[in-house]
Amino acid sequence: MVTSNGTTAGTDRGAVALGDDFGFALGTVFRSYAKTASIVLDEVPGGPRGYQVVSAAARGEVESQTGLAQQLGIDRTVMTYLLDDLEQAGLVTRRPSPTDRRHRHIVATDKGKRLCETTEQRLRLVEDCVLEGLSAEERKVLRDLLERLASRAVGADPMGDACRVLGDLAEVPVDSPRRRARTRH
Amino acid sequence: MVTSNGTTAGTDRGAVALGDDFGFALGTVFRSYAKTASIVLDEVPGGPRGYQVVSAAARGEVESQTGLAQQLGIDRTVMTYLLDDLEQAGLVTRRPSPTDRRHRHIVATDKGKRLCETTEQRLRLVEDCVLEGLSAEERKVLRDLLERLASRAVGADPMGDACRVLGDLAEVPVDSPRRRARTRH
DNA sequence: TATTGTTATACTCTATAACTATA
DNA sequence: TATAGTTATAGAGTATAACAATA
Repeated sequence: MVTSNGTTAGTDRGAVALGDDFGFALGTVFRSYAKTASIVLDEVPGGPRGYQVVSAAARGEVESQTGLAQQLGIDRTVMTYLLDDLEQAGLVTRRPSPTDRRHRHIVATDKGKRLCETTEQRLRLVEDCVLEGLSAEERKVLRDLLERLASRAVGADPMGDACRVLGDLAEVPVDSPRRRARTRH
Repeated sequence: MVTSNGTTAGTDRGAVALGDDFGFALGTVFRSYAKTASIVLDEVPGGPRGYQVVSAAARGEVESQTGLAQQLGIDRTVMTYLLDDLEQAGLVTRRPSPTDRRHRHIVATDKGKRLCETTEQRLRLVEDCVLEGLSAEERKVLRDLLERLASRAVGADPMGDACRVLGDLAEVPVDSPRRRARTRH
């Protein structure tokens, strides 16, 4: 990639030299992975989340739509659209729970299970591509650290964290600027 | 957080047990950080990207809007809206380049520089919160690994990676399902 | 003609709330 | 009354293309 000033991005004084910005590094790596993975996941109805739903269904652990939505961190109304597409594609089926007819069990079809297997393999290739600059040992360490953080994040109450941070934040107040609403459109 | 089946998420067989899904862990950590950071960044016009623009301007490295947009990975049309808001908030100013009047230099005002400093401090608290489960040494390792990957991602050509992966992907083809367009709305 | 920045349009995604059916 | 799922609406965000100014 050659930038407007003719230098190669990445060697160009650190590419805007975002210093030790942890958030920027995390976001960049995430977008890098997401963009490459989209090559694989665009084939799945609903994209990344569609795959996660089918994957969970293939493990046979889905007792209700809302429960799955919470665990995947998406809205229950979005889950409805997602399942409509996945069901129409023949990847999962909705079955009313025999004990509580308000709930729907989500089960993966054979086609859905096959899709999961191949997608899993293909995602491993994507992962290898994104982690290419790291040694085998470093990849293992990174995976381990991320998974530990992720499991904490799932279990944590986001609002609890928010409040805790807000407490510390009182020590570092902003001047005044409020977020401006977008006026144009 | 208590799930529908009464167990605590995170200890619940791994919360849908997404196995060794690197992408899911990465996405979860990223969303966790983004959500907590929004407490700080909602105060900045344009949110996270607005902050990144002001931050780059405060370092005095911005020769043109398009160049900055490319380095931050956003669209040049979005940059226009972003700068409109930031300029109206008095955080940056646009100055025509003396050598090429098509370009606009972006420079941070004193107010913009102050905002950057305080925001930087507050983001460090957010980072501490998200990385709470890790030791000091582990945090250092994680930061290092992510920054190495990020610098590669910035320098890499996304389409080049895409093609390389697609080559490997030919060995693991999908059955048939194509992405379905959303029919309802 | 190519490029920087701006503007206008349409499209996608998301959040919110109202509705039904079951409990 | 409370909950699971669905549907409808409006809003925010994004991508695309067309445009004016400059090189």
